[in-house]
Amino acid sequence: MTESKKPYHHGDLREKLLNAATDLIALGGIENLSIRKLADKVGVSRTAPYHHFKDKNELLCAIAEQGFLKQDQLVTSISTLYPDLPANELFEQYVLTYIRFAHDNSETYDLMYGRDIWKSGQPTDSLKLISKNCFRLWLEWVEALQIEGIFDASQPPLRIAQASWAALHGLCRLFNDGIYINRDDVDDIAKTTVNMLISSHR
Amino acid sequence: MTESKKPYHHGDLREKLLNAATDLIALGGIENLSIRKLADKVGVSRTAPYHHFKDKNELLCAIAEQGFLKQDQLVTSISTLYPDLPANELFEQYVLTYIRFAHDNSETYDLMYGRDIWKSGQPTDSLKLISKNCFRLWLEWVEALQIEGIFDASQPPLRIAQASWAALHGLCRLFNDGIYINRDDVDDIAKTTVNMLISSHR
DNA sequence: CAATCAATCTTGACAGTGTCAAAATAGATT
DNA sequence: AATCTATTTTGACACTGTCAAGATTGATTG
Repeated sequence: MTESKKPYHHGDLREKLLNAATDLIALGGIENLSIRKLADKVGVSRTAPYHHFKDKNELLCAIAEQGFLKQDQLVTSISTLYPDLPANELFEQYVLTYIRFAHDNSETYDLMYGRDIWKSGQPTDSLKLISKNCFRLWLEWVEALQIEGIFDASQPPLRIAQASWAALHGLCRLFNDGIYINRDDVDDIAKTTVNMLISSHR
Repeated sequence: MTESKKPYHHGDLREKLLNAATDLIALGGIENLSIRKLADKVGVSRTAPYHHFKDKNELLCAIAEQGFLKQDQLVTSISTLYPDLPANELFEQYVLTYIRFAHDNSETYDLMYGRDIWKSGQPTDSLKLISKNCFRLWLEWVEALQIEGIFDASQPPLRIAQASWAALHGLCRLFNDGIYINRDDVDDIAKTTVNMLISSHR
């Protein structure tokens, strides 16, 4: 009654499932998400979700998609948030923001870039598209930073984008999984990473 | 009859389980490893493994331990394999070798540094020890490379070790999971990473 | 307004999972 | 030879993803 489209029985079950699923993994990790628990939480029968997601895999992909949207949003907001910052500091802000996002949404992040979808499962066409766009965004950043002299301009942007993002990603993974990295040290390590990645040394 | 110690009934079940488990994940991924399938493959009942590993978690930790041993072995062999190489090229060899190891044993690698053990499960004390030693080895490498001028000597070795290893690790993860990185481009990206990480530019 | 259709949801079922308890077996120790 | 203890098995339980068949109900058409 309040909103536009109203599916048949339940209301907007698909969205409710998505939200509940995101809550579930945020609380107990990806391995805590089962279709049955999810259905229980929303108040439908165990197989009801199968009319909105073909698979558990498709559900996970949908959650990941939301994550990408959130990340895109956050990342593009940075340059408008700090308009007067010099490029190298802006880049540092970018890195710190990215890491915080990965940590605050660690389970979604694992879904976005983890093996559950990309190796064990199968990424949806829609997910492939959105993640590719997300990378393209990063690539554009890199190109801009090459012009600013932050990154080595003699190497192809794609390579720099891949290598630098891999570095960033590796840091997030280690941090999220609690390997070799202490919580309090993250910002420090991130800054070290930034210093290593940029070509000019002060 | 052939070897030293012979456990009671089966022979050396523990080792056979470990080997079979490693085979299973190498073939079908970690998610393809079930205690029951494993028991079947070795020819014992479903619960027999529980007298050699308290948990599935402990089994996974044991596999990961073997992986660390293998990695240690491989990594320490590099400096003896190329004794006359200049430090920067030695470092590049290190990186390429590491990535190849991670790829050739991708499932074990995921176990060694993945969330299954470190986040979802609980690393064994023994695994924590061996992985810490493995990192210490890397730290020593970094210190040596700082002296050689490959890494920025003004920053603490620990930070450099964490940041550089995170970069390397991130690359391996993306490569293994097939995200953003094409198989044929890996060596190229690896070299770009090396160039970005080392402080002297050519 | 009535009848048909199709989307949605439920119930029942099956094979697979980790793991616990209790019983059976057999090497080691006294 | 008898006891002990490490190993293995059988049976069971709760949980998982997902398929097939039936029930419900909003939308669509005559």
